[in-house]
Amino acid sequence: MPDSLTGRRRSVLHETRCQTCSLSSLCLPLALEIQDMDQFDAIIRRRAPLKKGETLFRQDSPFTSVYAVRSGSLKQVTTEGSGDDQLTNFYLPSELVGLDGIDEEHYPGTVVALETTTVCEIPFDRLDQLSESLPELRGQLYRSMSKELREDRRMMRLLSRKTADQRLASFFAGLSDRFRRRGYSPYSFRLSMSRADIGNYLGLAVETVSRILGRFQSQGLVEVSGREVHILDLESLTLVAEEEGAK
Amino acid sequence: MPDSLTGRRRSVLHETRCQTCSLSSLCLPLALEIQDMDQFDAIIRRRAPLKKGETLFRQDSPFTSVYAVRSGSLKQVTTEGSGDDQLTNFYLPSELVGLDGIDEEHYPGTVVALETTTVCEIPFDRLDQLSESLPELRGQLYRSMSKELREDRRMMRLLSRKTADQRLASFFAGLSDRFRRRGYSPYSFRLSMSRADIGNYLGLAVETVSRILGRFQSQGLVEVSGREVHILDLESLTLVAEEEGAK
DNA sequence: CCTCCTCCTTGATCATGATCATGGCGGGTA
DNA sequence: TACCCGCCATGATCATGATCAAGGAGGAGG
Repeated sequence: MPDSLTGRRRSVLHETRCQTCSLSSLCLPLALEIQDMDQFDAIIRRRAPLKKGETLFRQDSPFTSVYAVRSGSLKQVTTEGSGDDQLTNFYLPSELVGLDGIDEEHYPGTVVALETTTVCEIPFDRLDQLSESLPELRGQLYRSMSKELREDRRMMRLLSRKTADQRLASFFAGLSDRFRRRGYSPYSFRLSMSRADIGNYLGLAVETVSRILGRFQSQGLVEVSGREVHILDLESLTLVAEEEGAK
Repeated sequence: MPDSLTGRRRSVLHETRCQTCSLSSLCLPLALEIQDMDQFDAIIRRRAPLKKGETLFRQDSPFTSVYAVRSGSLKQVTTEGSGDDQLTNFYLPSELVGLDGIDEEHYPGTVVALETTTVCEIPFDRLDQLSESLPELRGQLYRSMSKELREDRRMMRLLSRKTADQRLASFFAGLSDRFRRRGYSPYSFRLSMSRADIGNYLGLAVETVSRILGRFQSQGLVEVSGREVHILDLESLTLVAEEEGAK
């Protein structure tokens, strides 16, 4: 009976509100008062969950909304010329997707779910309007974009100055930290992305990712089995990530 | 007579307004009506010109303002750990400096003038307030940040997938385009940055920059003498910049 | 004018990580 | 169970660009 299923799912979707959302302390409405949050809540559109591999939006499709990740994870891929993809970002719960499409008619990349993923759609014209009357919301939006800018700069530094070892160590330390902030274990988690995705993101060949992960394991830094990751020595890992040209 | 000099300079500074600024079609107040531009103009603080090598602000100093470049050029440098700098951006007239400091107490990098440079200081709290009543201004601010995000992603792609040749070709083609948009010749210009700056920005050693520039010259793509650049074959240069793994 | 210093160029060697090639593992399906 | 296919691991070779080394050119200041 697909109808009842649909019915049930819809009601589930409708009952989710920013007020009851466990992410509200990280997400866009972060700084809003209860009554303001209602206004914000009203412009949000919940979407049916995306299954693994499904597309949230495609590169070059018209920009209309930004999205906040509720659960799951996504990757953003930009294709230029023919066949040469660049994975520019992974998105975890509470993060905003699509901010880089604001100034153009179109999204600059395709965003794909790495696992079952739910997002809140926020039509950008409504968001902009609302940001006029809600200074806190506006500030939060400026901050989100600014933060993404800073993270991009960190990524540039990683890509232009770090060795393969440092890149992978940074990547795992970074993931660990992001999980921690979201209330998950910073030491045990499951990767939602493939080795190929990681390599593409970090500017490394798959083989290199594999090899270095193997080495990290034999050095007792992590324990990796497929996509299950246990971080055994976060401190040393962080050290590897930061080490100055130090051989 | 320092007084008269100061007096004269100040009056020069005061007479520059957004309305009479040749950059107004590119700069932040782009979309504003005359009367709105007056409001915007009122919050701007003109600054005495920076001389080559002078610092606009330092990394970790408190974030207060963003800056619009009026003339000249600057570089942003981020230092992490000890001694390992990363040049994250060059700024040309009409571009906004400091947007990546909004969400933190401090600027994430030091910004230094590459030549004599004038900027307009825009206190961010005033800008935010004004963006409440001027939707056009707000939109322009969102767009500026979004654009910078997109450019960062392009840069990541460059750093993670392009060869040294492609990076330099991209860099020169990009500069050419930025000069064109600002009404300067896209074929003849003077670099305000050193080879070392270029290398640092592109993730290449100085020696590599030198060598490849030499090769481009012998291939008839450009003519370079010190910091004077003539682009002889922009089309081929663009081709080199884009070529797909094409050997 | 000479000197010093910074910036740039060019050559020789080396190392990191890409590429090519192969094989294994694991999970889904008939 | 057997097969298939995507994903991952590992070995061997190679190429790109870093690093080391040396020298030149131009500009500022004595």
